[in-house]
Amino acid sequence: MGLTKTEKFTDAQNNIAQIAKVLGHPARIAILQHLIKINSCICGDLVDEIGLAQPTISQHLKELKNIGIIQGNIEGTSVCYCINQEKWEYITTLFASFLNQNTNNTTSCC
Amino acid sequence: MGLTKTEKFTDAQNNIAQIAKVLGHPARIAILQHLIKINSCICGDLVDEIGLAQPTISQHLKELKNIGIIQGNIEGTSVCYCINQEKWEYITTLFASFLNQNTNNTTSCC
DNA sequence: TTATTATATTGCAATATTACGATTAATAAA
DNA sequence: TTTATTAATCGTAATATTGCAATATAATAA
Repeated sequence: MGLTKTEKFTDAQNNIAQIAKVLGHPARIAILQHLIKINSCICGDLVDEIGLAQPTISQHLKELKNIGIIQGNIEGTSVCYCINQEKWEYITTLFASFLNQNTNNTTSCC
Repeated sequence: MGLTKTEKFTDAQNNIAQIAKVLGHPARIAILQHLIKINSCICGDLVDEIGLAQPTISQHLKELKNIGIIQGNIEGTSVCYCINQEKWEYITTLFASFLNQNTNNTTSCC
């Protein structure tokens, strides 16, 4: 089918899965890391940096914008992208609380 | 194309993306949360718990096993699944270090 | 106005994912 | 041995994702 049955799961489960899915492509990880590395807005050079075609980068940026982890502001003919710090922190907390559910669990398999 | 160009990215980027991709489905999040919640091995009732067909659950379990976050041991006619604690901790660290690259970044967009 | 530049959108081909019915394999129980 | 029981695998349909060429859009420069 190819269609995820989201109605079977909680909002929290769908939410974390949706964000993880967007993080589930190396180009999008590379874009985020580049934005962090330069520690400022970037206007334009992502295509050269990542090495995929312009429409492909544009599509990845769109998905990152969809979950709000980056934001883009029009600056003349170009668009400046940067990390949305507030959303980044939210996602950090979301993943940390998911992954730390398991801290006091010492069970190994039967 | 549908084919990710992994050769354009670093091993670290591909690694985190691969794990995030597996976490990018609510059924797999639900499976992991159920395994954590019961805090022991589970032999069989995942199909009832999650509410998807048995072959579908089996396929999701396979993907979780692929990245090593869970392990399965044959126990008679059934299979007991549990969290692989060591791998879980590795993934927790991996995500934390990725997400914390951004801590001292106070930039907002232009 | 007419380029030029930068990015988004459209359309499409190739491949991947999701889901499930049918079947298979392996063990346990009768 | 025959009959459950449990889970994996196979096959397939529906849908999603990835990537890019071509085109469109929007702002600036000449």
